Amino acid sequence: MDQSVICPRFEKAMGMMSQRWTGLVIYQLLTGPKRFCTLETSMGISGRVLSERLKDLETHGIVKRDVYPETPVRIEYSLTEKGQALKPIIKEIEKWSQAWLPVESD
Amino acid sequence: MDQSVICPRFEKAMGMMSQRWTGLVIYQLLTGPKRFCTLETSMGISGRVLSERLKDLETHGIVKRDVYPETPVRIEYSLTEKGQALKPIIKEIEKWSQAWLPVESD
DNA sequence: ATTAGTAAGTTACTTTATGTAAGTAATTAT
DNA sequence: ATAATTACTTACATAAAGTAACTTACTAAT
Repeated sequence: MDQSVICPRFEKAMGMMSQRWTGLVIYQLLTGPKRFCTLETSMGISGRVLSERLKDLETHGIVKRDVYPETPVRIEYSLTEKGQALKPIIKEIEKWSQAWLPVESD
Repeated sequence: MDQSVICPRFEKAMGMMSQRWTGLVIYQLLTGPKRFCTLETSMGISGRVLSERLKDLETHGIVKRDVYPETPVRIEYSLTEKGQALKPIIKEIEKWSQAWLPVESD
C-alpha cells in the first residue's frame, strides 16, 4: 500500500530530519564537537534516546565519534562533511522561526 | 530540569518540523491545494494521524481548510503565507538529499 | 582495601505516539 | 431501500520515547 510518488531520496532525508531530536542534535554539533553528557543536559533529551540517535547518525555518516582515553574517558561527537552540509537546512528553520513565530510563545 | 539554552522560537519550529509527517504534508501542499483522501493515499499516512496533523497545522496558521459544499463535499487544504514561507526549508532538504544520498537506497 | 566520584552508556519498565481497521454522517445515484 | 463517496472518528494494537536505576572503567580520597 506504499503509494510513494515522492522522490525516495527526499523521503529518506525527510524521514531522518523528522525524527524527534535529530535536528536539535545537529544544531548543537554545528557549534563544534560535543560530549554525551553535554548534549544530554543542554537539550533535555533522555540518555536512552540520545544514545540511539547518535548511533543512527553515525551509521548514516553524519556524525563522527572520537574516543580520547583520558581519565575519565572523553568521547566527542562531531559532524562529518555530510553532517556539516545540513547547516543550510538548520539555518532556514532558524530564519523561518524568527520571521513567523512570536517572541513570547507560551 | 529544562536546560533550554536554545532559542525558544527555533526550538518550537524544530519541534513542529520534527514531528512525523509534518514535512511531507507541507511538501505535498507546496504544489497546490490538496484534499484529505489525496494526501492520505499519496503519502501513505494513516487517516488518524493525517487528521491530527492537519488540525495542528491549521491551529498554527500554516494550513488553511476550505469547504466546498458540493456533492460529495470537497474539502481542500492549502498553505497560508506562513506555510508557504517554509518552502526554503523543504528546498534545502531536497538539495541535501540529492547531493548526499545514494540513488539506490535500500 | 574500601568507599566515593565521573563519563558513557545500558536495562527494565511506564507513558505517549502512531498504525490498523471498522464505524459514522451527510449527500446523491440506482 | 441499498450502495457509493468523502471526510473524518473511535477502539484497540504496536512502536517510540521518557524515567530511573544499574553497569563498566578508571581514579582519588579515607
